[in-house]
Amino acid sequence: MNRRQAILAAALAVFDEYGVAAAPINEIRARSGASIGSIYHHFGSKEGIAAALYADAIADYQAGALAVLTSARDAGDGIRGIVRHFLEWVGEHRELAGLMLSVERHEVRSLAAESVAELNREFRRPLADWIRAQGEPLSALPADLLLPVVLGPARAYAGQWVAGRTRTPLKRAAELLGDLAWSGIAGLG
Amino acid sequence: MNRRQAILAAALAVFDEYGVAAAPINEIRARSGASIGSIYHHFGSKEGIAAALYADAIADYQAGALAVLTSARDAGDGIRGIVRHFLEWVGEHRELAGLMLSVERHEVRSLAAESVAELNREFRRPLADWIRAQGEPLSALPADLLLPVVLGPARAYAGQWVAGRTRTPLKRAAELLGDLAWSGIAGLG
Amino acid sequence: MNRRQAILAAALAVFDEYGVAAAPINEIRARSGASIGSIYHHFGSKEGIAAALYADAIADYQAGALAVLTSARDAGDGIRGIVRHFLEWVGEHRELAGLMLSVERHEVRSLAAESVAELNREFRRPLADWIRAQGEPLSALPADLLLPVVLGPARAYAGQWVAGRTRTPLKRAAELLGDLAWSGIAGLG
Amino acid sequence: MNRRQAILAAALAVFDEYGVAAAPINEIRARSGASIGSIYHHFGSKEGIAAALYADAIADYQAGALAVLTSARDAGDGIRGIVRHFLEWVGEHRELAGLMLSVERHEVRSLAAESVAELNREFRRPLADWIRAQGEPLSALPADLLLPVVLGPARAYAGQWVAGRTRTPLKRAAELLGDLAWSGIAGLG
DNA sequence: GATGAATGAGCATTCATTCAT
DNA sequence: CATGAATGAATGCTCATTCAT
Repeated sequence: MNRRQAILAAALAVFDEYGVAAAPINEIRARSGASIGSIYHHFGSKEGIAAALYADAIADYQAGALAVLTSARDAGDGIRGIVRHFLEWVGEHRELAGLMLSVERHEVRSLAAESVAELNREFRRPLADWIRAQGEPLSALPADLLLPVVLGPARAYAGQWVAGRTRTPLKRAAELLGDLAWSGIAGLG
Repeated sequence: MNRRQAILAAALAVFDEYGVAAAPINEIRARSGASIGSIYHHFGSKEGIAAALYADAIADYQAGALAVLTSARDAGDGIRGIVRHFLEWVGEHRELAGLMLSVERHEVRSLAAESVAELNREFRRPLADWIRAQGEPLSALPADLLLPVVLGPARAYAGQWVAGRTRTPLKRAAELLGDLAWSGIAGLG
Repeated sequence: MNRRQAILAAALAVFDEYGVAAAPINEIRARSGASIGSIYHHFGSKEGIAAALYADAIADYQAGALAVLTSARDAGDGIRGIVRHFLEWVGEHRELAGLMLSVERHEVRSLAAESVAELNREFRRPLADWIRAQGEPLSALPADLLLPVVLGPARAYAGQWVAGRTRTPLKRAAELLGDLAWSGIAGLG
Repeated sequence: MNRRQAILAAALAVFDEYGVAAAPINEIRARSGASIGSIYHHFGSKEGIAAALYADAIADYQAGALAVLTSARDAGDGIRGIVRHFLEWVGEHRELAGLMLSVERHEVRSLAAESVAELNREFRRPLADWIRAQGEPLSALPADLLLPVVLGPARAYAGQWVAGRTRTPLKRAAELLGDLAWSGIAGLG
C-alpha cells in the first residue's frame, strides 16, 4: 500500500469516526503514517481526500447499479435488483456506506467536486432512459417520488444496519424490501 | 418572546443554515440579541441549545403521532395516518425538520440528553402496544423493518423537500406514500 | 449555620480543592446553597471570602502564638512552644492550613486586606519585643534567618502532612522539630 | 536561540511575573516572538511549557545534588553541601527557583509529566543509598523528617530571598543554615 | 515526493460581577 | 437579605494550510 492508499484508508476510518466536517486532519496524518505535507501534496485539502473517497465510491456503486438495470428482464427485476444491489454494496463497504449515508446537506457542496458532478451527470441519463423504457406503472409515479419509494426503505434500514442496530440479516432485508418496493409500485397500475 | 425563546429561535435558524456542528455561537448571539453569557446561563453549551430544540421537537412530533394511532380505526388507517402526520409535521416545521433529519450519527450522543432518552422510552411502549394490537399483517414484518418500510420513503422525500428539490406537493406525496406503504404491508398477508 | 457561615465553610473546601485563584465562585455557590447575589452581598468579591477566612485564621493562629511566648519561661521554652503551637494549629485546621501554606507570592496582594495588614502589624511588635528580651543566643542569628530556622522545618513537614504524605505523627514531629530548632540556635552561643 | 528556546525563556519570565495559572499565553507569544500555533506545536498546552521548564530545572538541580553527595567526605560534609547547593542553585536560577518554589499542590499533577516522575524515581534511589550508608546519626531521624530538617530552613529563606525580602546574603545564609542543619542532626546521636 | 515547523484567524467557553426584582 | 438572569471581556486552544528544506 503506497502513501496515497494509506492516506485514503486512514481518512475513511477517521471520517467514519468523526464525520467529515469534524475530522481532524492531524488524526489522518497520525493513522496513515504520512506527514502533513505529504497529505497536502496528494490531495490539496481535507475535502480533497473526502472527494477522492466519495468519487471512487460513487463510481463503483453506479457502475453496479447500471449493470443491474442493463441485465434486468423487466421492470420488477430492475427495481428488486436496485434494492438488492444497494444493500449488497452497503454490506461490502460498511465504512464507505456510513460515510455516504451521513453526508449532510451542509457538506454536499464541499464534496461535490468536478469528478463527482460529472459522475452524477453520466449516471442520470441512462437511468432516466431505463425508467422511460419501462412505461407503466413506473411512469405512473411522479419522478421525484420514485427514488424515495424504491430506496427510501433500504436507506433507512441501511442507516440502522451501519450503526449495528438491526436483527434482520442484510440479505433477507434486501429480498423483503425489494419485493415490497416493487409490489407497491406494481399496485399503482 | 423572552430571552430563552429568542435564543432558541435564533439558534434554529443558524443551525438550519450552517448545521449544528459548524454553527458559530456568535451568530446565535447576534441574531438573538442575547449576550454570550446569557446563552450559556440558559443552555450551558452550544449542544445544549440543540438538545433543547431537539427535545421540544421530538415531544411535539411524538404527541401528534400517538394521537394519530389512538384515533385510528384500523391498521391501514394508522399506517397512512403516521405517514401523513410525519409529512405534515415536516411541512409545518421546515427548519426544525431539517435539523432533525440532518442530525448525524456523530451528533446523536451529544443531543441524546436525559429528556430525549426519556421521551423515546415513553414513546416506544405505546407504539409497540399499538403494533401488537393490530395483529397480521403488521406483525408479519420483522420489527426492524417496520419503520423503514412505513417512514423510509417519506423521510427520503422529506429530505429532498426540505432542500427545495421536489415538485410533487407535500400533501399529494403524503397521500401517495401513505397508500404505498400500506398497500405494500397489506400485500404481505 | 447561617448563610455567612455556610458560604465560608463551602469556600474553604473549594479553595482547598482548587486553590484560591482557580476556585470558581459558582462552585462555592452550589456547595453553600446560597445564591450568587447573596455571596456578593456578604463578601463583595471572591477575594473577600478568602480574606475573611484568612483573617480569622491569622487572628486565631497569632493569638495562640502570642500566648505561647507570653507564658514561656525562657527562650528554649518559647522556641519549642512556637513550633509545637504551629503544628498543633495545623493539625486542628487541616483545610485552613492547606490554604495558608499554599498562598503564593502572586496571591498575597489580593489576600492582604486591611484587616490582615492590621493583624500583622499588631503581631510583629510583641514578637520583636519578645525576641529582643531573650538576648543571646537568639539575637546572634540574623533576624531574617530566625523564622526560617524556627519554623522552616515545621512548615516543610506540615506541607507533606497536609498532603497525607507523612508517617511520623504530628505530635512526635512537633517535639522533634522543636528540640532540633532550639538545639541549633542554642549551639550558636 | 531557536524558537523552542525562545518560548521557554519568555515563558519563564511570564510565569515568574504572573504565576503559572494566571499567566496569559498571549504574553508568552508576544515576548517570545513566536506564533500561538508554534507554541502549541512545540508544547501542546500552557502546562506543557511549564512542565518542560520544570523537568529541565529538576534534572539540573538533581544532577548537582547527587554530585555533592558523591564527593562528600562524610555525613556532615554531605548535609552542609546539600544546603549550600540548594541555595547556590536558587541564586543562579532566580526565576526558575521562584517557579519551583511556588508550584502548588494544585498544579503538581499537571506538571508531573512522565519525564518528571522518571527523574524523581532515578533521584530517590541514590539518595536513599547515600543516607543509609551514613548510618547514625542520620538514620536516627525519621525519614519523613530528614528533608524538612535539612532543607526546610533553606527553603523558607529562599522563598523570602526570591521575593527580595532578605538582608543576609545568600552565601552567608548557606553557611549558617548548613551548619545549623548539621549541628541539629549531629546532636541527635 | 516527503517533511514538519510555522502561521494566525476563529471558536467555544469560563467567570467574576452587576442589578432589577 | 436573597435571588438569578444578564453581561461581555478575556482566554486557552484547534485546525486547515503554507512553505522552506
